[in-house]
Amino acid sequence: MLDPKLIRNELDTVAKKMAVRNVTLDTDKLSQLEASRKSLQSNAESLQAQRNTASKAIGQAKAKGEDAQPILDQVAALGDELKAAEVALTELQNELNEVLMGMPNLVHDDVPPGKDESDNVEVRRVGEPRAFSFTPLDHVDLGARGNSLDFEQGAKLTGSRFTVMQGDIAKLHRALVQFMLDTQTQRNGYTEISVPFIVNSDSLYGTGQLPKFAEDLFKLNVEQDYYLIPTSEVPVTNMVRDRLLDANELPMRFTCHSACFRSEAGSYGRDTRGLIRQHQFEKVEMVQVVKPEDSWQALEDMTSHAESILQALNIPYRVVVLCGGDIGFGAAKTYDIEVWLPGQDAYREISSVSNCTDFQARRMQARFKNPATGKNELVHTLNGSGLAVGRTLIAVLENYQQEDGSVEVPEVLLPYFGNQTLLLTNE
RNA sequence: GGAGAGAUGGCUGAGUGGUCGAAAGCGCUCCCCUGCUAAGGGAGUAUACGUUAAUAGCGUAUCGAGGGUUCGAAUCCCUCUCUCUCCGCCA
Repeated sequence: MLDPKLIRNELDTVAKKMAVRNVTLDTDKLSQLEASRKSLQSNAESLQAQRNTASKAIGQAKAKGEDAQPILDQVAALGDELKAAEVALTELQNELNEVLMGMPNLVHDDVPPGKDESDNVEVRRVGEPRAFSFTPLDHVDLGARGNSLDFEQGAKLTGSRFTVMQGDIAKLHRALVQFMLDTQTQRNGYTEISVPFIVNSDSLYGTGQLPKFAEDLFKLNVEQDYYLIPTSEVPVTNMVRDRLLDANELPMRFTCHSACFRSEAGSYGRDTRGLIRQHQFEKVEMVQVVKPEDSWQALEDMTSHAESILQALNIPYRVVVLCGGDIGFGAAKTYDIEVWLPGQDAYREISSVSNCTDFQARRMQARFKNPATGKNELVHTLNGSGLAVGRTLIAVLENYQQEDGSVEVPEVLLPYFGNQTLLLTNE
C-alpha cells in the first residue's frame, strides 16, 4: 500500500509514476473520495467529542449527587446522528481502502518504460552459451529416459501441469535444493527457515497477492480463509507482520525451501510443454527485511546471491531490469535473472528479485524503532528466488547434456552425488 | 474431538461501568551522584488517524478481532480467532 498522505498531497507525482506502469490513476475520483473522507471524518469526530464531553459531565454530576437528567436529555438526540455519521465514515473508508489496496507500488526512477517483457532492459550477460557439436535436446526429451520426467503420470494423478520425477532426476532435483540452501546459508548469510505451505488471507493481503490476484491462487475449500502459498515469500515476509522490531534485529535474511502452488489462470496456452510452467513447483526463496536506507544496496546484493548459484553451476545467464509494464504489483524495482536454455535456444526467467520498499511493510504494519529519530518507522522488504528449482533442473539437464543423451553432474553438485558423475546413462 | 483457563503498552503485570490511555515493575532516553565496575537519586517514555508549518497544541480511535447493551465499556452480553493445561486420537 502507498502512503495515503502521498496520495493526498502529491497526487500528480503519484499519477506520473503509475503511468510508467501503464496504469491510469483516476485522480478525480481519488480527490473526490479524499474530500468526502475529510468532511465525514471531521463531522463524526466532532460528534464523538460532544458525546464524550457530555458523558464525562454526567459522570461528574452523578459523583457529586447532582441531577444528571438535563444533560442526559441533551445527549439523547445525539445518538442517531452520531451513528449515521460513523456508518457513513466507515463506508467511505472501506471504499477508499479498497482503492488503495488495489494500487501498485511506486516504481523506482531506474525502471524503464515499456509495455511488456520485450521492453525489459538487459543489464549484464554472464557466461557463454556452450557450442554444441550436436543438436541439443530439450529437457522433456532428455527426461524421457526411464520416465525420469513423467508428465503423463502427473496428469493422471492430478491433471495438466503436474509432473512425476523419478530416479536420477528426482535426485538431481533434491541435490539442487540442498546446494541452494547450503550456498545461501553458508556463503551469503541467510538463516534457513521452514514455514507453513498454507497461509491465511491476512498474510496474502500483507504481501499483496490479495485482493487483486485471487485467481492466481489455490484456495482451500475449508471453513477457514486458507490458501496454498504461491511462493514462500508470503509466509516468510509475513514473519514481521504486526511487529515492532528492534533496530539491531535488522537486517533479517531468510532463505526458505518450499513447494509453491499457482493456478496459472490466464496462461493456458503458454509453456504447455515440459516443466517450465507448473501448478506445483519448488523454490528456494530469499527474503530480506532491512532499514529503508539499506534496501537498494540489498537489492543488488540479493541479485548477486541469486546469480551465485548459476555461477557455481557454470550456466550462462543474463540479468534484466523489468520495465514498467512487466514489473510486479508490490515491487519498486525488479531484476529478473534469465538462464540460457539450449533446448529452447533462449534465455528464460529463473529468478526474480524485487525491492518492495515500504509497500508490503505498510500493509503488514511491519515497523522498527529507529534509534536515529526515536520513531517507529516502516521497514523495507525484499524477496527473490535463489532459485526456482524446477527451472534450474531444466537448465542443468539442457546445458550439461552429452551427445548420447546422458547428463554430466555439475562439479559443485558432486558432493551431493557420491561417486556418481553421469545421470541418465541407461537407455 | 471433549473439559477448563486465559489474551491489557517494547516486555512482565494490576485494573469488573464514569477525570483509565490505563497502576507498578522491567527495559529504554536524558540529568545528577560516584575517579573503574557495581550500585543509587531525579525526570521522561504507547500507537494510529485528523487538524496544523510543526514528531507544538487540540480532537478522535485503540486494552486479541467483530458485533451488542449504555449518556458512558479494558470492565457487562454475543460471535469468532489464538494461546495454555488436562483427556482422547494421531504422522
